[in-house]
Amino acid sequence: MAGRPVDHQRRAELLDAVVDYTVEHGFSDLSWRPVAAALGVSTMTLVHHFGTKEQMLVAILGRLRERMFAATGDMVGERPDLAAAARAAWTRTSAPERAAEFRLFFAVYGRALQAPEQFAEFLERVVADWMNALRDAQGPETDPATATRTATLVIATIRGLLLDLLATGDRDRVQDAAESFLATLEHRTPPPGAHDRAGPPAARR
Amino acid sequence: MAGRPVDHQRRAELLDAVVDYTVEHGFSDLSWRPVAAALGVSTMTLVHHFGTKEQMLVAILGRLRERMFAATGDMVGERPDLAAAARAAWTRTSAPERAAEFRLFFAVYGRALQAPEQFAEFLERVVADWMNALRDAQGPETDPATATRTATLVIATIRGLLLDLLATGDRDRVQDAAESFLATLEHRTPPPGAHDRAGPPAARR
DNA sequence: GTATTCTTTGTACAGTCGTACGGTAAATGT
DNA sequence: ACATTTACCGTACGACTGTACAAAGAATAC
Repeated sequence: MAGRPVDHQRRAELLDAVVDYTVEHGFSDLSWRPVAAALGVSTMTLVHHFGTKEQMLVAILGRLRERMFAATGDMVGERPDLAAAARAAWTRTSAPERAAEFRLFFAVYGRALQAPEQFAEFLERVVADWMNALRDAQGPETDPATATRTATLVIATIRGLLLDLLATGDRDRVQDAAESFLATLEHRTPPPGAHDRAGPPAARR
Repeated sequence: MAGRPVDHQRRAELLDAVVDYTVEHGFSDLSWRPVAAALGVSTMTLVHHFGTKEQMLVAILGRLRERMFAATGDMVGERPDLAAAARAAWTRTSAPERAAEFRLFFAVYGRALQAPEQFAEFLERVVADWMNALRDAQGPETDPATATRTATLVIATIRGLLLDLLATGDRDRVQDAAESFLATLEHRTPPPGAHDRAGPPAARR
């Protein structure tokens, strides 16, 4: 009754190779034929496994997120406090060997901003994923509004510094600014008038 | 000897119209024919005025920078201190009516990161322009290293917050975080161990 | 063995792309 | 009037795009 079984592993292999290609060769003018040629397969093989080009783009973004979150995101959640989580995030994201991945990340980000309906899932998750991780890192005793505010700032600052680093390559200057920012998280004092109970956290747990 | 004179104004009109179109319709799949159709001119008219497509992209980026700097950059230089300059910059850049321009800005940014040689000028200026303005805003009495560090952080934070705002549209949350950041600039206290002479600046001049 | 389903590939087609070529109308200098 | 240069446009060509169609080889169930 059943013929040849579907080879899910083959698709996963191809997808990983396609993501590799996209990280290296860019995202804006991606097309079937050059990718297929680079992978040493026929164009139609890719079409068979991914359907349409838009479906392949969706698959690429999903796999890319998996990779990047595996390299950075999970590390953040295990940290005892926000300052350590932010430092871990910055260390991971600014590592030179991840530069190509983040160039692709920002290329997708920019394109998503101009085609929101096509990249709706990306736009929904691009902030929310990190937001959850960074709010969790602040523990339940932190005021929710403060936690959200701080998480928003950490995400924004890290991504802004990354944009600078990738554009200028001036690692010394950017790293210096990052250290300054991380220091403000580590020696946190509530601004005048704020009712923020979070002092420098003693290591919980 | 000389025939019909070159109509520079006509080119400027077309360029402005093309930039308008690009801001609205995006940058990734820009091509002669749809633009020409939207402007009500022939494809060859655009080719005649801009040469090749790459030259038109260069012209678009240049005009876009002029526009954005006219709307934000010059305001920053006239401010008496960094906090006021940063607040002015944030107010201008986060204004809803400029959202489309900044979506295009980040789309170009992302693409430039993946084609550095083609967008070399953009990458050189995208940080340096603001950096100069924000260092000037801190006055000559600020330690140069501190001024650079602070300017880097202001640029990064504003752009990171803009990325968040454009992706999520959550203006309340982002504005709250921005206020928190701007407050740290206004009530600046040197972090422990730093030799930073810059207190809250009394209005110079 | 046969039947069935998946994998891979080649070919082909309609569409869009940038732009080279050629020609006409308009504006200048002599 | 004339020559010259620009402004604008239509046509055309080769390259590339996504993908529909068809066919061959491989792996399963019976």
